[in-house]
Amino acid sequence: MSLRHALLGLLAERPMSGYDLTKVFDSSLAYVWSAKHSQIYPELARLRDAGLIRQVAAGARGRKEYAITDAGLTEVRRWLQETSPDRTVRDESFLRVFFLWLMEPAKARDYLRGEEEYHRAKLGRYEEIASSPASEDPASRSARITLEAGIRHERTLADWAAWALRHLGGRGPRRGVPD
Amino acid sequence: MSLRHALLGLLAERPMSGYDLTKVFDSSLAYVWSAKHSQIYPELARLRDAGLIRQVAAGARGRKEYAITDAGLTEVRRWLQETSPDRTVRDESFLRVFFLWLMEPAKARDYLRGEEEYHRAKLGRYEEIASSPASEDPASRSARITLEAGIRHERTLADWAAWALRHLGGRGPRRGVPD
DNA sequence: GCCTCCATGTAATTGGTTACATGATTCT
DNA sequence: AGAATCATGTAACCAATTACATGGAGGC
Repeated sequence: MSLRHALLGLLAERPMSGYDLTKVFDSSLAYVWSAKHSQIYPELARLRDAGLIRQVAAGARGRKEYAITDAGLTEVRRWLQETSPDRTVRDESFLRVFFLWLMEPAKARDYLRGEEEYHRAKLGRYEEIASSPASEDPASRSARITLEAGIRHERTLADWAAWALRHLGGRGPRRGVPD
Repeated sequence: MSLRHALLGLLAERPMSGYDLTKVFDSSLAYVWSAKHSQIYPELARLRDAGLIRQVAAGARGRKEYAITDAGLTEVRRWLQETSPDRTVRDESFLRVFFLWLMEPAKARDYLRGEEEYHRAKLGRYEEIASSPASEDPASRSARITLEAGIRHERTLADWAAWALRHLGGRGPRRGVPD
């Protein structure tokens, strides 16, 4: 149940509303975790009932701001330090690579070209974020380390897709071209 | 609903039982997709009812072997060629990196050391598989391309974890050490 | 007045995990 | 005889998506 801890971790940085949290999952955290507002609101209510967060402000249009409590901080730290990450993988883009041989050769090449383009574009966006001025608070430093993983990941996969295209060859495998 | 297409793709290679498929998800496909037998058996029944696979043999202990039908092959090809991969990411190990600042510094370093070790070990296992003799049929070639992504991915993340440790510093950030 | 964004929630359904349940075959 | 592995299935529960539902505030 990582959504719970994702919410606690985000609220450890600063108080936010469900709406704010939804935007975080849609933007900066999208590379790492995803959640919709319909999952976030009920989970916030449960965290509040469990005493791990509490409402600290009310705004226009029924806006409710939540802050983490001491119990919540203890709980997110316990999770971080005493449990191991769930490594379950479900990556549809790789599943498709596994089945590349089922595609018409031209479609397979299209797919890999699309993958390279996708990862190259994402790499560009991440590099842009990395090159823009950032604060030096601990949370921002952690975010920068996570972003670095993203940058290296996208670069690796873009390069891999280019390699796979060469490996597949234009019309049948080519030889004498270095990896 | 990618499990459905994962099963069709695997059965496109050769007829298998639910038990066989469960083992594939536990071994060679584990890097790419995961599923338990309790999800696989009902899904096979649905695919059979939909005419996308059919039972081609019965063995000891109620074993049932399924093969893909023409309709099934058409469906998996349609999925591969006419739909785009779902890019939703949910990676708990990166979520924890995002919250690294919440950990005691020593625990944070432990975590990154663990990550490096984990990815280095996985890299070793993948490289071993890659260096062992493989067949040259189309499905094996696709599997090799997928494995190459895995190798590069693990190497990248192991190197990243090492970088992150240096970036964090032993006791406070060190300077003058190149990235 | 209308559009966009802000803001919260619930309901129905699907996808996935854990636990329950059973039994045959093979190896030692 | 006992253990490990083969083999299939269902039920209860949890996690996540899609769709439904409502309405206020601010800009133009």
